[in-house]
Formats: sequence, C-alpha cells, structure tokens
Amino acid sequence: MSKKALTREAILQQAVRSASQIGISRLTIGSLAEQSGLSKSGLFAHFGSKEALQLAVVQAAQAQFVEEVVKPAFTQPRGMARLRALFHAWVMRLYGSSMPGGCPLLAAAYEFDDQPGAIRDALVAGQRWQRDTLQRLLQDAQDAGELAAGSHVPLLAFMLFGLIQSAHHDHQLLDNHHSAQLALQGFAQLCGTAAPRTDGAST
Amino acid sequence: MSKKALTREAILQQAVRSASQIGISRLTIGSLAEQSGLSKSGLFAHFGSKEALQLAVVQAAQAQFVEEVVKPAFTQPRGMARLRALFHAWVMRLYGSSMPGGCPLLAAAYEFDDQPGAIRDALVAGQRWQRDTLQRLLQDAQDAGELAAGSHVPLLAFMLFGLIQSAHHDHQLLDNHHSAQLALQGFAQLCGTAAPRTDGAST
DNA sequence: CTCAAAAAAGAACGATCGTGCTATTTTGCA
DNA sequence: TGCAAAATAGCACGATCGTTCTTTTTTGAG
Repeated sequence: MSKKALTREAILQQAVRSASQIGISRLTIGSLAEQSGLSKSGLFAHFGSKEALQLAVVQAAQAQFVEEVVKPAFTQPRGMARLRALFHAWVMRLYGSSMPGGCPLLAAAYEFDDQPGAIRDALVAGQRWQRDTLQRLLQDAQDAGELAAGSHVPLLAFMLFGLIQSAHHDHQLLDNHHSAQLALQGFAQLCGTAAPRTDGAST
Repeated sequence: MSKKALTREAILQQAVRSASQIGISRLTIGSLAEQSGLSKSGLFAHFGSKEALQLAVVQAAQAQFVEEVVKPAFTQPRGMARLRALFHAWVMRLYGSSMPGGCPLLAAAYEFDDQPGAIRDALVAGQRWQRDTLQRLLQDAQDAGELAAGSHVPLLAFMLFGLIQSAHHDHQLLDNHHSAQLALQGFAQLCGTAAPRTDGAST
C-alpha cells in the first residue's frame, strides 16, 4: 500500500473514533491533524474538502461495521444461527472499545437526516443495506423453519433495529447496565429462541 | 405575561423548530436572531450564554412533549387505554408539523451523550422520566389484567422505546412510508392488543 | 405626559474554522 | 546516489461565531 493510502487509513481510523464521540459534523480539520500528527494543510490535501473528509469517515465506519458484524455472522450456517450471530455482534459492538462514544453511523443518521447532500445519500444507502441484510437473514431463518411461519419479516427487522437503537440510547445516555441484556432478551422474545434466562412469556 | 417572557417564548418556539432540523448544538445566535426578528445582542440578552440558550431549548422541547403526548394520554382511563394513547400520540408526533426535522430530544441524545454538562444532565433526567412514565403505564395495564401477567415490564418499555426510535429513523432517514404502521403493529404485537390489520402472528 | 427602567440594537473584539498558495521535506525509482 | 514526484508543512485570507460594551428605542407606572 502506498504511503498516501497508509496515512489516509490512519487519519480515518482516528477520525471514526473522534466522530464516535463528537459526531461527524463536528469534526475539525485542525484537531484531526493534531491527533494524526500532521499539519492542517497536510491532512487537508488528503481529502480536498471537509465534506469529502466526512464522506470518507462515513464510508470507513460502514466498512468497519461490515468487518466487525456482518462478515463474522456469515461464518455461521444460514438460518437462525447466522441471524443470531449478526444480532449479537451488532449489539455487542455498542460496548466495544472501537466506538467509545457510540455508533457514529446512528449518530450521523440524526445529524444529517435533514441535510441533503452526498453524506446523507451515503448514510441512506448504508442504512438501507443494513436493514436489507437483517431482513434477508430473517427470511432465511423463516425459510429454514426456524422462525414462526406467520412472522411478519419486515416488522421483525423494524423491531430488531429498534432494539439496537434502544440499547445504544440506554447505554450511552442513561448508563443502563442492563441494556445489552435487554436487547438480547428482546431478540429471544421476538425470534422465539432460547436465550439468557429471565422470562420470555408472551401468552 | 411580561414582554420579556413573551419574546423569550417566541424565541424558544422557533429555536425548537430549528433544533429539530439542524440539532441543538448547531443552533447559532445569529440565525436564531434573524428568524425571530431580533438583533444578535438583543436575543443574546435573553439567555446570557449559548449554553443557557441550548438548555432552555431542551426544557422547552421537553415541556412540549408533555403537552402533546403525556397530558392527552392521561385523559384516558388508567390501564391499556391510557398506555395505548400514550404510545400512539408518541408515534404520531413524529409525523406532525411541529417537528419538521425529527424529534430534537432524540437527536440531542446522540449529540450530547459524550458531552458532560448541564445540557446532558437535563437530557438524561428527561429521558429517564419518559422511560419511567412509559414503564408506569405498562405496570398499570398489567395490574389491571390487560397485559400478560408474565410480561417483563422493563423489557417491554425498552422494546416500545425502540419502536419509537425505529419509526423515527425509518421516517426521517429512510423515508419509509410504513414506519408509523410498523410501530403501531409492533405495539400491538408486544402488548397483545388488536391493531390495524396485517398479521400479528407469534407462535 | 414624564421619565426611569427595561428591552433591543449596533459595533467591535478575539477565537476558530475551511481553504488556497507557496515552500520544504520525504519518498522511491533510474 | 541523484532527482523528479509525491507528501507535508507554513502561512495567510475571509468568513462565522460567541460575547462584551455602549447607545438607542420602547415600555409602562405615576
């Protein structure tokens, strides 16, 4: 890999961490340069504009999601095992050290939902892809007979994504130490699989 | 009401609308003054600092939530009726004209979850109160025998709040026209009540 | 109507940020 | 090792923002 690409990767890795804490729209070239050991203009030359930098950060965060959540899940056999692996990794990622300030993509969804442009477009595409992936694994599980035949798959995907967001909210803002457990219990209740014991009654 | 208080109310009402679109942390005194027909220093004098202004915006948005969601629900009889009224109003508010850019409190939760200070403290208190209110109405419904006796109330509150967030996300970012319907269907499935027809099978 | 107090306006400041331009250093191939 | 090209640094600019200070306008009670 060229020197330029290496430096760019290092910048983006640090930028994703910073974006996790302060949000993508509040990244500044100056502080990012300082954190990367570069000068403002040196860092700037890698991207050409702040918006291009922010877009690169979004794409880096999306790539990181695929590496940490989607790819590991696909090592599991198709069906409920793969679905559960995806959801668990997705939830557990909220508590890892790679995103100390929360998921930058979820935060960006709120930051840019009213700001048309390339960044919003990238976020929309990425979130649609996440949702589609989740829905596809749900459908696979249902086709394999591991999910109630009458389940409404789009609704399930909608609710599972809600569990992710609720876990993020409870963890980052409310400091609820049970948030991960609640998300996993919710998954178990919705997808009808055995799970960490508590109580999964629903009629 | 004094002139000062009237002007302050008008400023805050406009500020909440703006915060809905750009977020509380990106409010600027200059543009807020322009929108209110005041000068920068004229508006500034009402709050004394930008942080105080932002804090006032948070409190105004929280008060608006109580007026539009909580108070109407409490006109319903205790139990499932009141719970359903709360949830429906909560969801429907996401589609009203008072918050064109989404819920400023949900957005602020992401903006300030890593920024200690008075604003974050106010957000935490407000979100805890929202969750407690939801949980209390769930408990009431369960005590009235209108909710499965084995239901895990904190988990249900966690999941219902996830539905709100998922609806917000789908509506604001993904432009999913079924988001409100999905949230209401999710409520029906979780709380076991009849709801808009589609299919609520689970087992 | 008067006039003191309240409210708002106007102008200016220091700081920060994105960006463009030029000079300097570093890289990697001949 | 020499040298062109790539990468980075240095510097300055215009713009924007929060804030302060002073002046002007507006308000409302006597």
